[in-house]
Amino acid sequence: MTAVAASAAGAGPAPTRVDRRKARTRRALVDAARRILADGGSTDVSIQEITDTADVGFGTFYNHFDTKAELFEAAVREVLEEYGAALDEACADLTDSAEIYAVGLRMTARLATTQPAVAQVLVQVGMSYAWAEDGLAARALRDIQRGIDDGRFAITDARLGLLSTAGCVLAFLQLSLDRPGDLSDDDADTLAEMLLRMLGMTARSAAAVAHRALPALR
Amino acid sequence: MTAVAASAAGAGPAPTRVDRRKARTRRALVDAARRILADGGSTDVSIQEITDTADVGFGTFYNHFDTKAELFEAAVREVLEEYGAALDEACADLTDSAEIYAVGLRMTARLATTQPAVAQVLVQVGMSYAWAEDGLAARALRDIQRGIDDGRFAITDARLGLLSTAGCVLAFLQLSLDRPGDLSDDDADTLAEMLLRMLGMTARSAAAVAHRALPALR
DNA sequence: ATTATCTATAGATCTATAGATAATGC
DNA sequence: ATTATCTATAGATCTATAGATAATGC
Repeated sequence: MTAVAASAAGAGPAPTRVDRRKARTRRALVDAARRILADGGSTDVSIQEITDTADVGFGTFYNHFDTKAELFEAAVREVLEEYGAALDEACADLTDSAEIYAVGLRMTARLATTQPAVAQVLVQVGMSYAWAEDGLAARALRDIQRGIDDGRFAITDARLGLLSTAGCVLAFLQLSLDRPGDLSDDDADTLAEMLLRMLGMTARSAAAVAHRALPALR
Repeated sequence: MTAVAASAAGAGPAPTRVDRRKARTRRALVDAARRILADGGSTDVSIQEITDTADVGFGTFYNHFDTKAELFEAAVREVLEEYGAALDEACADLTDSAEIYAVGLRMTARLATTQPAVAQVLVQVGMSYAWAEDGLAARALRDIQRGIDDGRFAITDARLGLLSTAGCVLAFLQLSLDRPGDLSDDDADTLAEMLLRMLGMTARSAAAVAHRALPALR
């Protein structure tokens, strides 16, 4: 850990015990924020409640963050980056662009049951991160564009494909969280099939691609 | 107006001048809420700010509503009911179930430019109203179910069709509001075409239905 | 000696209500 | 006389900071 922190900071001095203590406190705060997000998803809690959850003194908050929004942004970024990396890993062996798109979609639609904490975060941030240059949206846009280039998808405007994909997944997740049991894994696959048709695949191809075996998600 | 209020209340006594004054004050509060929603969409303003906008005394608020949420709910309900009625009117002469669905979609996707205040409200409430028994969602569900019954749509689960429709429209509206000029009327029609394919229409039929002339919106 | 953490609190909201004022009913 | 509206304020937050305490460096 010492080496990691040092290399991350460039060629700075070796992290001291104080540095490590500070890092632990920051971690406690970010983890508290993640737990709060995972619970109700509400970002509308007092700083007092955050520091209580993190089990640190109230004033300590201001040693690490200026505002609540700053803390929650860091927590959201962590969660999404972790999930994005897991997804990339799961899709590493796939070559069919349509399948890569479909697998990402089907796994994300399953998050309400497989990783509710991640699902809560996605629903909480909604479309606001959909147009950032990094993150899940960039991944989806890349997959859609590749599908177009490969001739698997017939649409001409990848933006509309991304917009629709994001909207459908978020709607699916929100309903899954609000009404547990209403939507099944099969429904997630059916949604993927529908979206593949929307992107211009034939009904036959869409049905075939959307029901292949899913790789494991770390 | 006297007759309307009296009949709405059933067979109560005729509304007096006091009643009318009270109604005017309530109207000022609801209109202020609508204006606030239309502006930034933020529901996070103080009651003081609301009463200032309505130009009524602060305490007056509590004569009409117990909480801020109650006022905003009333305002949202009004806006959505007005738009739903206008949509029904515009579609009154249509008979093709696929076209009725497409027209509702295309008009709603255009709201960011035609009626930004309504668009703001839709984006603000998001999917939370999507499963209420009344409102726009019920309308869309009805249109989708009719399309299935008529053999125009090939999907079997209307719920998934509704969910996807709502998600795509909200995503389209949110991006339209966030980045004015990025999405055009043609993009709205293309989205409709994509969704018709998603619901199981052939590419040819979808393209035909999604680009017919739009009726006027009151 | 230095720096992070913790405790206590001042100052800035914001909500809800009590009491005064104004408008209408009779 | 009655009822809605308005003004003023008590009480409950919540944020940001100052000063005290604890941990680590040297």
